[in-house]
Amino acid sequence: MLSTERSGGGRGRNANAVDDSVSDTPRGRFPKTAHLLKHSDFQRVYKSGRRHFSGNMTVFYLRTQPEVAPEPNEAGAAEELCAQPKGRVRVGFTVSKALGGSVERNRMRRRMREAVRHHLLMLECISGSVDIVINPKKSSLVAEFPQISQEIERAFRVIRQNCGIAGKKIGEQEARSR
RNA sequence: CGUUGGGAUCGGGCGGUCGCCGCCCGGGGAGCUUACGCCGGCUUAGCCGGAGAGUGCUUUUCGGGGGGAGGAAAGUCCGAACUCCACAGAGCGGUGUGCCGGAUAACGUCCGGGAGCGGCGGCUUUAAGGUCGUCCGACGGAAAGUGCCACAGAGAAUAUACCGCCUCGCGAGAGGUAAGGGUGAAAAGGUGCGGUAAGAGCGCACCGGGCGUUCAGUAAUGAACGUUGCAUGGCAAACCCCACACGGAGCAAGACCAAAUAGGGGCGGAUUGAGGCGGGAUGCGCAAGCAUUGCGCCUCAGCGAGCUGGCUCGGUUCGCCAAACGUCCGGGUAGGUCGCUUGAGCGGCGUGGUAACGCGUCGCCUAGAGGAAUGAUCGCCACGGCAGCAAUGCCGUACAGAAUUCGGCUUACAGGUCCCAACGCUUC
RNA sequence: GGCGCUAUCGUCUAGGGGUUAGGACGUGAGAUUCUCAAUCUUAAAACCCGGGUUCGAUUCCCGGUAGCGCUA
Repeated sequence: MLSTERSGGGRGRNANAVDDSVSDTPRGRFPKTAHLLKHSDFQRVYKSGRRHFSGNMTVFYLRTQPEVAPEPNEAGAAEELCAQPKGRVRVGFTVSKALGGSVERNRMRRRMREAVRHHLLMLECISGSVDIVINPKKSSLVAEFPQISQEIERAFRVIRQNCGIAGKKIGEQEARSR
């Protein structure tokens, strides 16, 4: 676990440390195209995804291979279509009405989104695309922001580990077949 | 200055770092298309072909500018705008509103006025009551009708007589009463004096009511005068009556584009053209008529017996049906675009009106998302509480998040500011 | 987002202005039985909250709260 952390995220953490010394909050982008938007995507993640439990949230994630299923009929544009979803990570939030009024729900979702934005660079190296759904719990409203950020970081590390192991296994199998 | 009540208004501020969603400007990339322009060819008013975004559309990225939750955005309780559906008119039914006048696009909202069946406080009075101030309210109708008024109580609705009182009578009892007691939420005008066997509007005075006239007022209503001794309660947020209003659904309304899959329809497949006659459909037109489309019959000309299957089998002729396939059209799902923010808009000034509000003029543009942006974090200041002599430290800063848009109502709310009224204290 | 409905013992329900709020299942106690079950007797246990109308409200009216349903 420590070795994977050092090998995989060492550069990113160094960059974060540099950013911390210069400015307060780390850089990171979380535009609309990285959001999970459609109801069917949410249902697919809930139905066939894996789960990771944490103190203030539950994280569902599902690895998808979009270059296998629909795209290969267009041979000319296959390059860009493969290049585009290669590192595509989409994250969605589900905050149900049972967690409070709209002000509290908005605050939970915004803090979660901010924490996801800070750590989204960790998942850049994953081949293929991952859909993630985060369900906050009611305790995340009063929790401190560094704790939430830490939990998100741990969840992302697990996701990266699982998906990375899968990729490694595929690579080993290919090497053995060769 | 303080307390209480009412009203209006604001709803923490500044900065650092990193972000999110629209809009505008500029640069780059990708995709689509070819109207103008370019190139080439030809049978040259033009046609055909090619490359390609310089002008186009979509998308993405970078840089800059500017904007980005509320007084209640909430509850969805009323009223409208807007959209679709339905619709000859009227009635019944249903729902809602309810003093009077006005404002308004409309309202159950607002403004002004009236009355009190209300609460509180002051004054007056023996009391009933009157009067003043303030607050308040879903304040039409109870001799149009129906219904209900439990228990208690003698009696609870065109009333009754338990204990009483008085008269007659030895008594049993009979009669007259409704002052007093008692029950109740409510007992049939109130107080006082007279009167009486005892009593009673039985008579009188005052108060309260009913009716009528006059005056004031747009009206609700009020005042004055006259008259009437005055049994006839409460509940209509019970049914109901009267007056007035209301078609239904709601932006997930609705409009447009439209993948994949399945399915529907037309034509070709399944021979061509011209003319005439007959009648049909659609569109335009008041009509006459015109245009388009396709059907039947006849005539003439042309092609020439056709590579699928079926109509019991085989041959010939004629005809019908169906399939593969091709092409066109329509409905429509996922998805996308519009509706979507310039509006009964906001502010200033003037003016009419007691006011709500109206009119005129000048200025301004003020969120527009769509699994849903408007933020996260840090520091300083402000305010409040606690600890502390102090410095300072810690904690807290409400209610709450646009979803088509307005006008209201209701509900929630830390704290700050201003105004008005009453009362109390101090000073002049 | 819009529209509509409901709220009664622990659960399912009846009642519809009047003072003991009824029933069934469940719970507790007792009886019966050697014991349990079944049966019988008995007890406790509720009108979502706040205002208003009324003499009186679980019921009628208004406003909140909670739950449920329909709608692309």
